[in-house]
This record gives sequence, structure tokens and C-alpha cells, in this order.
Amino acid sequence: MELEFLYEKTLQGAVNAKKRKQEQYRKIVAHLYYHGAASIAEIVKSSKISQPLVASLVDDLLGFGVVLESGIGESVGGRRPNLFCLNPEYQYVVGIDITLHSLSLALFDMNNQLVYREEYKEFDLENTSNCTQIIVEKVKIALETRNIKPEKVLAAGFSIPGLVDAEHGLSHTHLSFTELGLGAYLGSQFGFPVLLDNDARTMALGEKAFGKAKDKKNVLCLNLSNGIGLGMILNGELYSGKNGFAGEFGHILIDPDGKLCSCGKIGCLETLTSGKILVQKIKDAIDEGQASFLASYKKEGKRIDLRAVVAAILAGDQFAIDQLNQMCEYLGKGLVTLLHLLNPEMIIIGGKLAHAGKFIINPVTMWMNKYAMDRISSEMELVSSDLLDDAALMGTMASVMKKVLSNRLE
Amino acid sequence: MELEFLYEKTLQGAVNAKKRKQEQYRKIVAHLYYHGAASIAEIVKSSKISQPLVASLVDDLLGFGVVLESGIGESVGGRRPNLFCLNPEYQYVVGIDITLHSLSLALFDMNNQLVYREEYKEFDLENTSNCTQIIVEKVKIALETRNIKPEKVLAAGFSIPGLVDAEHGLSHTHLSFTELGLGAYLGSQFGFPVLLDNDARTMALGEKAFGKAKDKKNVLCLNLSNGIGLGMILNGELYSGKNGFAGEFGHILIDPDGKLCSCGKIGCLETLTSGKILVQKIKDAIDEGQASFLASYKKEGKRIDLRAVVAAILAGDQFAIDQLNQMCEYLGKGLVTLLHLLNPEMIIIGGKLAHAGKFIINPVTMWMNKYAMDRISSEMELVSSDLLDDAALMGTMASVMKKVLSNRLE
DNA sequence: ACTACTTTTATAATATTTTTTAAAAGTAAT
DNA sequence: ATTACTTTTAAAAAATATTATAAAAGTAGT
Repeated sequence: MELEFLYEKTLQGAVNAKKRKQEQYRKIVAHLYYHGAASIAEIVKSSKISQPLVASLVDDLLGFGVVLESGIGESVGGRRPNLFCLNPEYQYVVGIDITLHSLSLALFDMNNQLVYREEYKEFDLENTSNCTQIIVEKVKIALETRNIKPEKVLAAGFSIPGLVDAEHGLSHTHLSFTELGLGAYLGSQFGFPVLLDNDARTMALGEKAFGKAKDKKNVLCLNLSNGIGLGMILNGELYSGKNGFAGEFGHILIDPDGKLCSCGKIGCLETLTSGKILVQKIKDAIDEGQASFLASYKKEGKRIDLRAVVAAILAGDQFAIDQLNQMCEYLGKGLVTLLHLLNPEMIIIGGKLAHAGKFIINPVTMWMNKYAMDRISSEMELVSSDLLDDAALMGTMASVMKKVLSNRLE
Repeated sequence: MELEFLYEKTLQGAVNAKKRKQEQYRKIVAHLYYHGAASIAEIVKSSKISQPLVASLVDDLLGFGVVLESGIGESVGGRRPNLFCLNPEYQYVVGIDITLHSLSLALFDMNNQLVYREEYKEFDLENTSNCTQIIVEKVKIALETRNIKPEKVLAAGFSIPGLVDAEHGLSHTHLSFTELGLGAYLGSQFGFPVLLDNDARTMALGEKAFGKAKDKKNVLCLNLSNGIGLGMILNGELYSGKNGFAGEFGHILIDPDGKLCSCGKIGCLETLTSGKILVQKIKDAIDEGQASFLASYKKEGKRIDLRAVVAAILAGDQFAIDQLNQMCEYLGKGLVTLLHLLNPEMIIIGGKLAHAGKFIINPVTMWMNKYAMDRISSEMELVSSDLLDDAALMGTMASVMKKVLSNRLE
């Protein structure tokens, strides 16, 4: 096999010409993946390999079918360069994004293009083998639909809520029943490796690779849906902590005299701010006769869920907006703690509540400015995600490619 | 000059045999610095350079005077290896640690050995050119005492409280009056580069290089003296945030109904927990007739400061211990927030209060266990620093060597 | 269209690095 | 002491990568 670095577990150890060549191939493939079509000269600059050698390596890659010629680039004052790009069909990546009540699947080619996308909304995340079986089947359907054999899949990325130990491929909160661990179990079913991570962290990877966090070094990504998740890019790298439990932002102490949280502690941020709380508050108020667009939902027998609340907010429903504003004070206070500890350059609001856009950004910004040290808050941008519901799925792709191109596929 | 990597600003860019050789020298010097005396075979393994080449490079380094032969090592079942070590006298590093009321200086050789150490306790940190002039003079005295010329100094590391932008060598809180910025100004005075950083961060570097954080990847180091500082090692690297303002742990919100903090906000941790508060509380109580070892201090006209309080605690003074215990609840709560956000493997208590050892570790541990999620707290060790007051000074050495050996000396 | 300049690409000559091989030096067991 | 094994070191041979050079391809101004 010519490109073992795409498959082998590790590529380290003593000096070895073959391994060095693998590393050179890897550098070139990485450049083409991260920067798109490129000339030999560009690769020379980024790889620090000499021009004759890069030319010969690219020639090899053309022969292997990994790389394609992609025309001639613009002149920058001299001869126009030949451009090369990755062969999009050389390998594929499977993306799996699971939430409590949905299963999203995607197939990506080597140019990050979606070649398959499906969302199953009737899915329910349960700790049963039946549930994993559904996932395995749906992935098989995806591959069959596109006529892609498992050998053509580099790896799958898997995004799941709860405590996840990405390093060992273990999910502690959900689908935790398998003996092998979820990652290894699914890998054995699929015939290709599966990289697990927590949903907030895959979202952060997605934002880093394709969203507003691109080219930024210190970014915090909030997953505001029914709960509160936090994925952190620190010093340019995803931060997971010792056991992969970092980012439990929903369970930091905000109100010492507050309510009991599901985690067993008192006054966690999540008892004051979360999509779940917001929906519950609005439902309760409507039951007590509060006027709102959402009151008609109830009459019509429609479910009042987070999606409906966000829609009402966007439609200008004053009551829903007020309720969101109230929540934003607590969220702002919590974010100030993050700001003071981590001095990030950007905080990205993602998750279902991110669809509310400025209705969440504006009040949170206001509260943060009230509570934060100016020197720190003035250097930070608070924005809502562009990728929105696709962030996690894009992040699974990014996590796979990062592992492959950094040479460690476990 | 043979070893330009020790001096040059950067060493990047296109392929170049000379630069590559510098990089090879750097790898070998780094191995010898971080692991002490080593054989050719050991260097081969860590550097991934072939044995004949390593042998020839080490030979070069012997010729340059950077490396010395240091005898013959133990056999591991075959021929005994020749060992090599850095020449301790090849270059020196100046360490400068400033607190509000002290100036500590050190000179380190290439084996991390202290060849000079002096502490000026009558020093006061003021924002005047007179103050920087004192520092410059004291450093000159240090070098003269040891008869070391500025050319023999690789760089100085400088630890200072307050907001520091290490990347640009700027101190915002103290000694901020120079036009060039403190780092560049001192550099121009000394004739060698000066690397600035915040005191909590240099302490963290010291712990990472020489203390309990050695070989750990995710460690939080608390500087508990009159204020509260936090230095973080995340993913194995020092974390500074976008502008070098990360770690403002003293200003996270703990009590929404609390007191006004010096930073202008309400209820910061520092209004509840700090050496200053502890001393003040004890002083006030003694004025009101509280029995304590420290009451006699007052009668004898001695100053009741943090050092005296810690001494009383270690001597078993129940009142002082009680006061410390009270503070530990707030500190514990604050640390739980850190724990949930960052899932560290270790938290090291440093600073003047660290001298209290178990008297601070035990109560804080108790409160953390009360407020933290078990899964996260049970994986974490809370310990007090071994390096104590030397941590920052050792950290300045570590920061210089890290910059030099990672090839960027700014 | 010509000149002077640029960048890209290809090739040959040179330099560097690794692999291979073997000798030197040592351990451990008989 | 001898044997069989190990690791370390050294030196020659082979492989690999870089530098230098030149040709090819293009721009821009006259």
C-alpha cells in the first residue's frame, strides 16, 4: 500500500526512509486538503521540502490516484503554475451526528463536499443494542446508496452528547453498554475506524475548520440547545482535559442559593439557562394565560419545543423575546467567568438557540460588558454560528482528517 | 557563529541545508537539556536522526564547546555507551522575579544549576524609571560578581505580577511607562533578550519544568499570595489567551450579592479569598481582642503580614487556622468552576500561602469534593508546591530555555 | 515585437543522510 | 575461559535530497 499513513495506527520511531517518505506524502496531502488546489511552489513553501523533491512526490501521488491535475493557475508575474488537488473520490469520510432525538448522517469526499446527507428525526438515543443497530444500518444504507465500499472509507467521525473519552473511544453517558467501548464496537461493525467525540467539541472542530473560528487560535464554542455544552479551541488545538470531561460549562456554580441541578449540585448555570428551562417557562406562562404566538400552538395541539420558541422569537413574539432576555443575564455572567479565565478572541454561539441570532447575541453582549473587565471583553467577539445545525457534522469530518493528517488514526 | 539557533530571531522558511543542520543541533541540545547526560543511542531515538549523523553532530558540538564528554554509562547488556552533557558554562540565563515588595535574581548555568542567587526585600515595585534602573543595576552586579559577560548570557526571564503580554514583551500593570515596552527596554539595557511573563504563568512553567507538573499535560497552578493568580498548562503548553490576560481567576464571580472588588465589579473571588483579606480579617479580630499567637506580635510591634500568619498556622494557632478554613470554602467553590471547565489532572497551590501545606490542601479538598462532580474531582490531585518561593525564578529559566530550544527567541 | 524582468519546471552536479556491514566492548551463563 | 548474546561505535556503500543551473512560459513596459 503506497499511502500507509492514511491507514496505519502510528508512524513514529526510529529513522527510516520509508517512514520519512510517508511523512512527506502526508505533508503534501495535508496542504492540499487544508488549502485546496495548489502549485508545486506553494507546497514547497509550506512543506519545507525542495522543489525537485516535491515535484517527484506529487508525481508519485498522481500515480497513486490520490492527486489530480486541476488546471493552470494565475500568473504572479511569471510562468503560470500547474495546479494539483486531491482526488475527491479517492476516499470518503462518514459523519454521524447524534442528538437525543435525531440521527444525522453524511458522506464527505476528499474535498469536503457532501455526497450524501440524511436526517432521521424519529430517532431516539437509548442505551440499547437496538439503538446502535439502527445506527449501523443507516450507515450501511448511506454507503450502499452512494455505492461506496467500506474499503473506500477512511474513517467515521461520531458526535454524541454527554461525557466522552475521545482518546479511548468511550462514551460514558450514552450507548455505554458495549464491552469494547462504543468506538471500537462500531469500528468492528463498519470495517473502518470510528472517532468519537462529545457534541460540543465536534461543533468546535467544525467551527475551527469551516466556520468563524477558522484561522483563530483561542475560540470558545457554545452549544446552546436543551442543555449547555462548551467546546474549546485553545492555543489552536481542541482542548479535552485529562479524561475528555472538560467543558462542563452548564455545571459551573452561578447561584449559591439556587435550585437543585440534575447533576446533584445546587445553582448550576444549567438550572438557570438552557433551552429546556426556556421552553418550560414559556409553557408554564401560557398555561397561566400569557399572551404569545405560542399560545395558539397549544390550541392547535402543536408541540411547543425549542424550535417553535426560536421561530416565535424570530417572528417578533415579545413574550418569548423577554424570556430569552432574562436567561441571557445568567448566560452572560457565566460567559464572563470564561472570559476572565481564558481570554478568548471569539465566542461562537451554536446549537438550536443560535438560530435566534441577534436576539441572543445582543442581550448577552450587553450583560457581558456589564460584568466583564473591559480590557478583556473589548478584545473578544461574540458571534452566532454560520454553520448552525451542520457544525457538528462538519466537525466529525474535520476530526477524522485531522487525525489522519496528523498521523495518528486510532 | 556555529549555533545560530541559540541567537537568531527565527529559523524558518524554505529548505536550506544550513538551517536543517541548526535544527539538528537544536534537537540534540534540547535532548541534553531536558534529559541530562545522554548517549548517542538515546539521542538517536529521541531525535529520529541516524546514528552516524548524530555521532558526527555531537562531534561538532564538542568542537564548539557546547557539549562535554561526561564519562561512560551503565551497560544495558552490551558495550557501555559514551555519555555527553551540555557544557554548563557555555551560556547562562538570568532569572528575575519581581513581586510588589521584593526583587529576586538568579543566574543559571546550562545544567539548571544556580550559580548566583540574591533577594532584595527592601525593593518596592513602582512605575518609575528609578525602579527599572535598580533592576538593571542589580543584574549588572550579579553578572560582575560571577564575572560573566553579557555575551555569555543567552537571555533573561522576567516574572512580574499583573497583566502581561508575553508575546510582545509588554507589562500593562507595572513598569508600563517605557516607550519601547518593558521587555525591549530592559533588553537594550542589558545587551541580551528579556522574556517577560506574568508571575502566575512563570510559576506554572517552573512547576512544569522542575516541580510536580513535570510530565503532566493539564495542570493548573495557583499563586496564592496577597492576590490570586492562575497559570495554566493545557495540552502540555502554557496557556496565555489572546492578549496574555488569561488566568484572571481572582476576578471570576462567586457571590452576586458580595462586596465591591478593586477591579470595579461585585463579588469577585478575590473579595472573599486572598492573603490580603486573610491578614486583614485576623488583624481586625485581634484589634477586637481575639486570642491568637499573632496578638503577641502586635504587642511586640512586629508587622502582622502573610508570612507571620502562615507561621502562626504552622505553629498550630487555632484562630488563624479557622480563618484560613473559612476562606477555603470560597476558594474550593472557585476551583470547582475550574475543574468543571478544564478537567485538569492536577492543581498545584503555590505562592506564600502554599507554605501552609496541608492546612490549606485539606480544607480545600473537602470543599471541592462537596461541590464538584465526582467523576471529574476524583481524577484530579490537589497538591501544594514543592518549589514554593523558587517556582517563579525557576520558571523564568524554563521560559528562556523553552523559547531557545523551540527556536524562537524574540 | 522586442527587452527586461518574473515565476515555474526540469536536469545535472553536489551534498547530505541513511543503510549496511563489521568491529569493538560488554554481559551472562556454562 | 569460552560461548552466545547484547549494545555501541565506526566506516564504507547506497540512497536520498538539495543546490545550482538552465530552459520554458509568462508579464509588463517601450
